[in-house]
Amino acid sequence: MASSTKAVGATLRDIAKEVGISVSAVSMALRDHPRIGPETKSRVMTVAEQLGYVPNSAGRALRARKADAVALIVPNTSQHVFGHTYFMHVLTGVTAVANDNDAQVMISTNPDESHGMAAYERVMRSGRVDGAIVTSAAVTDNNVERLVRSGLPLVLLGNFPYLPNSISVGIDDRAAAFEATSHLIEVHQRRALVHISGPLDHQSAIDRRDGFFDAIQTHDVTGHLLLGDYSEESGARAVEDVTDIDGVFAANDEMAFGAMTRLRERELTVPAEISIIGFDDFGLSRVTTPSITTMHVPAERMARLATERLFDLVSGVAVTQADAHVTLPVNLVTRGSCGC
Amino acid sequence: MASSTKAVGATLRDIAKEVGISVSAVSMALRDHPRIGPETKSRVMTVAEQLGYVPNSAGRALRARKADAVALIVPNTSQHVFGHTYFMHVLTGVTAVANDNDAQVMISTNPDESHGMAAYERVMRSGRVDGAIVTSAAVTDNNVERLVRSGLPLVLLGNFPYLPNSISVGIDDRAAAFEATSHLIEVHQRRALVHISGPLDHQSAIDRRDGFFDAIQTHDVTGHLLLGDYSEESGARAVEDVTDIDGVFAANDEMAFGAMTRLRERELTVPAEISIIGFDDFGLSRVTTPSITTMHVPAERMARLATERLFDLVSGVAVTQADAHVTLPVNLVTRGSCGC
DNA sequence: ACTAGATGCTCAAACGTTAGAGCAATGATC
DNA sequence: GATCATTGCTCTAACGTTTGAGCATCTAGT
Repeated sequence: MASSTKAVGATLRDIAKEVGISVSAVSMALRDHPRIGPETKSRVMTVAEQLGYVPNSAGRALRARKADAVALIVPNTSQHVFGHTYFMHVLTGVTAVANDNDAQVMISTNPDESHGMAAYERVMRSGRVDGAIVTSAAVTDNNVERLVRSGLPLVLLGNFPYLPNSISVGIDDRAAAFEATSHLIEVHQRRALVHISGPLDHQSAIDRRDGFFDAIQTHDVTGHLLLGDYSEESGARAVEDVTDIDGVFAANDEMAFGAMTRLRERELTVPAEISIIGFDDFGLSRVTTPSITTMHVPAERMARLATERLFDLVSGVAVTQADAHVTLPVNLVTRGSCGC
Repeated sequence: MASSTKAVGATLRDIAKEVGISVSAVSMALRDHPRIGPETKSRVMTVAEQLGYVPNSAGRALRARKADAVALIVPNTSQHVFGHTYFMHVLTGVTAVANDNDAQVMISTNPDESHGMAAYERVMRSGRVDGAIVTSAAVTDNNVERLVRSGLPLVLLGNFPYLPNSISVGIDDRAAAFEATSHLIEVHQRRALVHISGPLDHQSAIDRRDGFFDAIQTHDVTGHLLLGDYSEESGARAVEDVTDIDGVFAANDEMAFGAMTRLRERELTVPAEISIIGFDDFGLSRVTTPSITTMHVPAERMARLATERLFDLVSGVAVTQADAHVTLPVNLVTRGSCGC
């Protein structure tokens, strides 16, 4: 005998029967409608409590055309691209704000590569959620554009300059990269730099690379590009054969760590001979030896803001062009790997 | 002008009107019912495609009494207790299996301390999800017991010996701790050990402590208990004033790292003078210097298994007493911190 | 030609909730 | 004592989907 404890509990009708009034009266009583007598209200409350009544959200959603839930969409591509930790910070922020708004959070990862964003659009159109947060996807991913155009409440996490009509929350990657690189040059007198980039079909990787070269040009030092993919392994590989450098700026901490490890295997000392700076500060950079100087990205705060904006959107608050794109400040966290 | 693109799309009725048949016929056509003509079916498909029809899940859930979604419940207490990384592994496993079952995943964190498990029970009873995975909660948290007793489909992640009627997926923490401790004694000849425990209102912390003392007794060496709370800081604090030891077994990697860092600040060398072993292997232990020998916990696989069992439960597959509690094997990953 | 069965659809009802219209009482006002 | 507002509830319909029963129409078998 496997089953069927009628797990789903009491309904309004059960309460109505018990109290001896109509279903609508019960509904109104529970919502504290002024036209229901105090006597009745308290009886309804009592019985509801006894029966362990919990409103059925399908019924409610159907009637109200509102799900009281938001989706956190994670393009599968970025699941590889971003480390686990980034996502945790995002999740923490999203759930916190969702809780404040009495809403649930759905995690929407891609079932398989071929479906692309279609799966997400289905989730959104199904009425299961009222809106969604999309974490940075590849610039080549035109599904994001489709989602934006669909007009469903949507907030993007990251920068999408090619989607001006979207709502987004991000940081100024280019300026941040400029600052990090300048730190190597100005504070540590480094003159022969390399940048280990992320995958260049991601906006963050593009911007960080551009910021690096901005700094190279501004300070008139030498700088070269090494291609990475945000993975530790790619950071290590990038510096495999590199010679005559005294500074590395990696587009994230994983690659900085990979590079640092490999350089030390090659008997090059960090930070004595080579200064290294990473990006993100999602956890890794603090625990390595030496610890990694990095550009701190306030991921949780970005997520909170994005989610707050999403709830604004859902409740119909107008968003002006001016505040469609929010940029949060970042700050350089100096640690051992640069020589500070 | 803020709003109202009638974001929620076409319904069965729209298709019915367009094709010129009844709503039920459309529904049947879309579900490929044999009693609907091929001609009609293809017309329905075409129009559905054109209109971008997506079934409304509230309507469906209401009718089918099934949400096609599962919840991942994270007691807020354990959000502090477990590092971010553990949760990521779990989430990866859960979403993968949920995707395979065409189900969505809801993240349910606790809105505030006072509500306790009531919030989760609400989520489950609301019909929003068909079942839930609960990650290890404190043994003192009787809300878990309530949830188990409620009879709703539920799989616990971790060990709950005091809830024999539950379904759970875990590891043998005690045996694993015994093995880790024995490694310090047998392989590295350590004779004066300490155990930095997790918070002892968590079953995993209790079992790991017990396994430690099992090994101490079996091998007849000295062993002392230092209380921690699974945080890096607590690991550091634990070994602040400790003297005359040559081995540390920490109940997780964060504490092992904290302890290692503090011991080295105290000019004690790891692993030359003191061997350290941690627990979990969720990421941290691999990247420190020295890297930390640890007991690898297959969190993602546990999560997958738990979720698969949950879907069994939801679909009414009977679970016998014999396979109610699954225990997965763990393995010691030897790294630098023990001297290997 | 008449019945039996297959085929292709329509109809009604149900899932649980809620908002608005409606309808009896009661109490107040002139 | 008729009028009117207030109070406290009931009734109806609707959200979108699905399913079993029902009802024509056509085909095949006698």
